[in-house]
Amino acid sequence: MEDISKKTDDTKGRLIEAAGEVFAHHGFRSATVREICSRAGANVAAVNYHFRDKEGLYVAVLEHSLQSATRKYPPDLGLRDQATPEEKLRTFIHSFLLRILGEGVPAWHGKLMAREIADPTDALGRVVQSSIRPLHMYLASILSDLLKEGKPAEGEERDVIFLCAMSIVGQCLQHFTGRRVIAALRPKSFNPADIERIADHITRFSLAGIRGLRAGGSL
Amino acid sequence: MEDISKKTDDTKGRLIEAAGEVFAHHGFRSATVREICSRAGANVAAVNYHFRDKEGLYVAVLEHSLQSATRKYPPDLGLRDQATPEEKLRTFIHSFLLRILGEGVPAWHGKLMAREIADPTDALGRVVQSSIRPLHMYLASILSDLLKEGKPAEGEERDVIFLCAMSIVGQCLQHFTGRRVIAALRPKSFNPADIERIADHITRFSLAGIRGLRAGGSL
DNA sequence: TTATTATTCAAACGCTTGTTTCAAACCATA
DNA sequence: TATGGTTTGAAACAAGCGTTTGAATAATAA
Repeated sequence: MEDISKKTDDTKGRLIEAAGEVFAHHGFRSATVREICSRAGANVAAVNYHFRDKEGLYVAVLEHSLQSATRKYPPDLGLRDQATPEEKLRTFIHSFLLRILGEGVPAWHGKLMAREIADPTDALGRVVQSSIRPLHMYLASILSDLLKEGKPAEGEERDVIFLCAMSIVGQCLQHFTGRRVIAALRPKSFNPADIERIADHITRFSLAGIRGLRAGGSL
Repeated sequence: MEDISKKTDDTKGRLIEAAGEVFAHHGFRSATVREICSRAGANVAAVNYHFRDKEGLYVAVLEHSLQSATRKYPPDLGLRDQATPEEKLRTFIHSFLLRILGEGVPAWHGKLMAREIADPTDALGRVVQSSIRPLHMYLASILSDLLKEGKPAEGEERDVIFLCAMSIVGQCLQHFTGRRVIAALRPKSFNPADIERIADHITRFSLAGIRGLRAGGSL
C-alpha cells in the first residue's frame, strides 16, 4: 500500500497526488483518508493539518486536476477557430471522452466530474460553476449552430438544444459510469478502451440525430 | 420518520416496503438499516432476523420490485407483435424511462437497476442476469432489425449494435443519474418530469442516429 | 393448559470512519 | 547555540454503521 516514492517531497503535494488517484478511483465517499495518507507516506493527521478536513483536500484536488485537464485536454483540442460545427462537435466528444476515460493526472478531473454528476457531494456547486457549466455552454453553442442552420430560431429551440446536449453527454458518460455493466455485456470484439472508436460512433450517431431533429416532423 | 400505517401487518412485508423506498432513494450503500426499520416500525434486529443481513433484504427488494415492474411496465408495453422496429424502439425507450423516472413501487426496480449500473454492489451479477441482460438482448434485437434493413450483416455489425444500445441506454440513464446537474443547468422551460417529451426526443434522436449509421461512410 | 417454537425488543458489541490531542522532532532565525 | 514557530506522529476520541445477544413476549401445537 505504501508508496513513498513520489517526486514531490513536501507532504502537502504528496497528499494531493495520492488523493487524486484515490478519489478518481473510489469516489469521494468511498475514499478513506487512511488509504490516502498511507499512499502518500504521511500520518493520518496530515490531511486535517494541511487541508482542514477531507473535503478541503477534495477541493484542492479538484482545483489541481482542473488545471492539468484543461492544459492537456482543452474542449476544442486546439482546433482552428473557423472549423465547421461538425468538426467542433467531433472534437468536443473526443476531448470529453479522453477526459473521463483517459489515464493519469489529466484524466482525474473528468472522472471526478463524472462522479459528481452521478453521485454529487457538497462540492457539486463548485464543480458546476468551474467546469460543468462552461463545458455545457460551449456544447450548447455548437449545437445551436448545428440546429438552426438556415432555419430561424424558435422559442422551443432552447429545450431542443438542452435535450441534445444531454443526449451527447449521456452517451459519453455511459462509457465511464456504466463500465462495469459494459464489461459484462460487451461482445468480445468490442474494446472498451478504444476511445477513438467510441468517439467516432457517438459523433456519427449524434450528428445524424441532430440532422434528423432539424428535418423535424414525424416519428 | 415513523410510518406504521402500512397495509401489510407482517413485519417482513413492511420491511420490504420501507426498504424499497429507502434503497431507491438513497442507494444500497447510503441506506441504513436503522432508517428502514424506523420507517417500517420495526426493531433494528428485524432485518437480520428475517433476511439474514442487509444484503439479503436488498435481494428480496430486488425480486419483489422486479415483479411489480415487469407487470406494470413490460418492455414492449403491450405492443402488438407485428409492430415496426421503429414503433418497438419508441415503446422500449418510453417503457425504460417510465421504469427509472416513474414514481411508486413499479419504478423502484428501474431506479435500483440504474444505481447498480452506476455504482454496482455485490448483487450486480444477479441484476445483470435477471434484468439487465434480458433488456439488453431485446433492445439489441430491435437494433439489429433497424440496422441491417436490406443490408447484409457484416462481422463488425455486433459492435455497432452494442454501441447503439449503449447510446440509447446512456441517453435514458442520464435523465436519472444526472438529475441533480440537469436541475442546475436546465432552461426554465424544460420540465425534467415530462417523460413523454424526453422519450420523444430520445426516440427521434436515436432513430435518426441509427439511420445515419446505416447510411454509413464519412463523418 | 402446557410445552414448544417464533418473533420482538432494548441494549450492547465490534468495526470503520473522520477528526483531535499533544508531545516529540524539525527548522529557520537571532 | 538558544529560541519560537512549523510540522510530524502515535494514540485516542466520538459518531455511525451492521450485527449480535439474550431475555421477554406472542403464537402455535400437544
